[in-house]
Amino acid sequence: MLEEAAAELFLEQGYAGTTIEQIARRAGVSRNTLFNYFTVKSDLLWVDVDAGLAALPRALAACPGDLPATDAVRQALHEVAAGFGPGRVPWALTQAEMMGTRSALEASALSRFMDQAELLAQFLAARVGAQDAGEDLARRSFAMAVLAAAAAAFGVWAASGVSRGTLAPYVDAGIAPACDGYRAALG
Amino acid sequence: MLEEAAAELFLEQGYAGTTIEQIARRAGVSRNTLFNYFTVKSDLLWVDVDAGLAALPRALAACPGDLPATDAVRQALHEVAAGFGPGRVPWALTQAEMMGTRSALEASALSRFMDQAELLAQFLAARVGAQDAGEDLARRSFAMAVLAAAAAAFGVWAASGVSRGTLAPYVDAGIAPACDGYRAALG
DNA sequence: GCAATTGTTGGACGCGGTACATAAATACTA
DNA sequence: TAGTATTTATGTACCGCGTCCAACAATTGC
Repeated sequence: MLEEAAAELFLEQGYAGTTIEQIARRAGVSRNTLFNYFTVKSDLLWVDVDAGLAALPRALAACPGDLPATDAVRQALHEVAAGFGPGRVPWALTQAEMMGTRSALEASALSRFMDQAELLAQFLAARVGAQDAGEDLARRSFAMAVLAAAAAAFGVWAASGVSRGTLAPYVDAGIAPACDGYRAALG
Repeated sequence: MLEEAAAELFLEQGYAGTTIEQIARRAGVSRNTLFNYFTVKSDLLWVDVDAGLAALPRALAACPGDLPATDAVRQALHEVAAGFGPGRVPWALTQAEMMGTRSALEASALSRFMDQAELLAQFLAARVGAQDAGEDLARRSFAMAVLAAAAAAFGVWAASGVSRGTLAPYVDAGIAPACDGYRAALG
């Protein structure tokens, strides 16, 4: 209910023009109760995305061990992207201009990005054993690069309007060159 | 003076524990005057980095036109990285744990990242003429991937302690695989 | 039935950020 | 030099987010 109330109000009044108290009132609860479920206002924008992102650890763990690390990541991200069907497009991203959520999204996105990057880096560290400094740089660079490419693909997909199909092909096309490029460095 | 006062207070009390009024008082000005020079508190953390990042447009424009677009970006980022010598390490990043600036940095970093990504994407669009949707995805993916890799290298470099040398080799090693990987897609 | 735990609410507070009006300082002009 | 215009600094008030704490309701478990 809180999420629905927030989506409605953000569409009516914009993100900055909507106060937390208004959302709580429309949802029929108290302001403090809202803070019990969403510690910050911007969390309301991320429920859908966060739910989809939660699939990453399992997707990584399910990857066959004989695959090169970069291709395992590629496959895992493909699986995560498959969770975002054409009927499940986060409204906070597609309606970003309508709601004026861009700055709020930018302010809250990087912490999520870094969480996923940390997951990837640990996954890579477990697969690519070498622990010297150069390997660490390669792992972190690849982790962040491939996630950034996936995020870019996400953005292009979200901006494609109603004609967009599934997310997975976008993400795969966006990250494939990165996986290819870093394969040698992480071999 | 404002920057110095902020750096001192952040080290003494942490970022969250320091109010804007305290910074202004130590600098000998009013709270409103501080807001005249730094529109948000986190801008105080970014003066050094922003100054270094300002070199990117010029570095891109100065790249020889016969270079592949990916290598032009690589060269431009190398030049930007060269602006961060071992004597010019942004205190907000190296002392991040000491000051507790991590969440604040994460909240304010992405807008800067997207600004640079937009610069890169426009640069690529000018060099790689094709305007179909696939090309757009490739350009945006590469722009964000290479910047993310550079940011990762920046982080590894900043975390290397006093033994770190210059930033440029870190960045170059971090982004080289990305440039190689996307070269064909942006040929 | 009661106790303990959990969820909900109200009230108060601090701080960041904005808006606006005013005063000081500087620059330009005669 | 005097006076005017234009920044720049300051004071005041305000709003909203986020936190803390204490009181209250509801649920679970015995």
